[in-house]
Amino acid sequence: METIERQGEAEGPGIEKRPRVRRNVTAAIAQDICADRYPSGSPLPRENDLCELYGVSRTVIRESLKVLESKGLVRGKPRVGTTVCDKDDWNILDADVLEWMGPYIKDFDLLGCILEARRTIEPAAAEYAAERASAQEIADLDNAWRQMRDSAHDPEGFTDADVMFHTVLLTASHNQVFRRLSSAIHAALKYALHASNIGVENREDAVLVHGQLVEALRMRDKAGARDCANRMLDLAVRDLAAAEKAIGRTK
Amino acid sequence: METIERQGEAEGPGIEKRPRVRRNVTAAIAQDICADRYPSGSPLPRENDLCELYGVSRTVIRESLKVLESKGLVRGKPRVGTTVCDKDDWNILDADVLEWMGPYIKDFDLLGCILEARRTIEPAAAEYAAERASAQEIADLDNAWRQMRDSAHDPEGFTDADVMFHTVLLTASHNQVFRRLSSAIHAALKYALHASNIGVENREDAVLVHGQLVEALRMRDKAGARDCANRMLDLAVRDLAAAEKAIGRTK
DNA sequence: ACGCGATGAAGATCACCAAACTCACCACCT
DNA sequence: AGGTGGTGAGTTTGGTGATCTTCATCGCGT
Repeated sequence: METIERQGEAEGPGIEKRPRVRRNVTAAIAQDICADRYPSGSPLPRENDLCELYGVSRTVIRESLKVLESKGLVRGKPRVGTTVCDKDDWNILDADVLEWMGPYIKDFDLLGCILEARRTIEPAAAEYAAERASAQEIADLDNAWRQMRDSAHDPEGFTDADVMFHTVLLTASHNQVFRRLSSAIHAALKYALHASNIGVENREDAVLVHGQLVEALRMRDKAGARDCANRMLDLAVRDLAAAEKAIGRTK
Repeated sequence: METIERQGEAEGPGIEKRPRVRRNVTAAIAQDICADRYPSGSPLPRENDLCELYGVSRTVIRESLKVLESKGLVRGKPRVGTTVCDKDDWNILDADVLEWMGPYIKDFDLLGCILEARRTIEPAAAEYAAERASAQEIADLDNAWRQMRDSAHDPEGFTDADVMFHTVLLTASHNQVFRRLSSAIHAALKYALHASNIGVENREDAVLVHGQLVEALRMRDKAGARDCANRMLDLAVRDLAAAEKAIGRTK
């Protein structure tokens, strides 16, 4: 139950460090909610109890609750308490929320939804990027692609580069709505692909298509860019299926 | 400058009401930021000064700043102060942020971006809805449509019904990512169409197409639903163009 | 059965303490 | 003598705890 790890927690004498506690507390409560320790729809403990549970003062608890409330995770009603909202109301496009969901992301069909959304959005974004990407953005894309290519045997680096690639792509679409979705894609890639270590050959396919997309953007080839994005997503579908099968096996 | 209106502000004697102050303060600061009173990239006043400016205690200011920070509007660094983030970092898919931007929404190309996003997303959402909408959702859609039809001469009610229609449509797509975008569409419709009172004949066109979409969903006709959504968006493009021309004229 | 007060929990304020970043000043080295 | 670097005071946010207010809820009394 004691989820928060305060580094200077030592009751004893010594240095009594007390650093940046609020961020941690907010994340701790959020993660406890995501882990269903506080089930959706039921009330959180009283603020005073939360103080003891997480070992911080009420002010910190309240600031944390305000943040969580602002992201739709909980709803505080005056004088009756704070209740966990239904998952449908969570602001799942918020980067922090996705971060907090972390490993639990697969417990709520999010990965499928995000992939579905990508299937509609990324081809369009690629098309827009083909006509609007700046030289700098294309260069960034190219760098990300090179990093993907060069870290074919480094899963960590590969995922990072992949995330970077898609983030830059959405940015290059010069559409603020699309750009904002990069956090969702970030989370999806991080916790889907990374969870199921996809094979090297899959990565080689991905590198190929990503490279073709960069080339299409350079040529300002809208149709080509859309096509590459679609093929990229075909691979992503395959990877997600593999990941789910892997998870099913381990479970 | 004094943007916040506290109903019980009276310095004098009397009742000294002090109700639900934080929500208002958060909104007030946010709106001041949106109005460029605190320009992007520059520091906010010190917390103690903000207390005086908005007439509340420091605790309230701090909770407000935490919320704003959690939505990417500002970034507070220890010992140096709170600075307004670049607009690119704002979480513009957050319902509160859109609400706070309110009328200023047009000052940052958001309306065009949102429409662009709708053009790619809503047809897909309609298609998914055609295969996944529940009977209840189709009924809700039908209700919203009836309300649109019956309030052809009531701009307020028409917009509300229109917003409701699109919200339910996205919900019926049963894709959580799409569903979350309804707040953006909500804001766009509210502040674009409402700002420029579109003519009755435009509304009649819209009612027609919306009705056809409901019918297509009832028939589980994916292609038809997609087609209707596209035609709906053609109308939306026309309306936004009209709105922008109207704004250009008044400006 | 109805209302009225006791209770308790959140909303808000205040007064502090702690920590860390800034800046200026001063000493020391070249 | 001038520049560099360390140190210390001051400022500003982070965090705590006590206190007051407001009001939803429950139980008691009429």
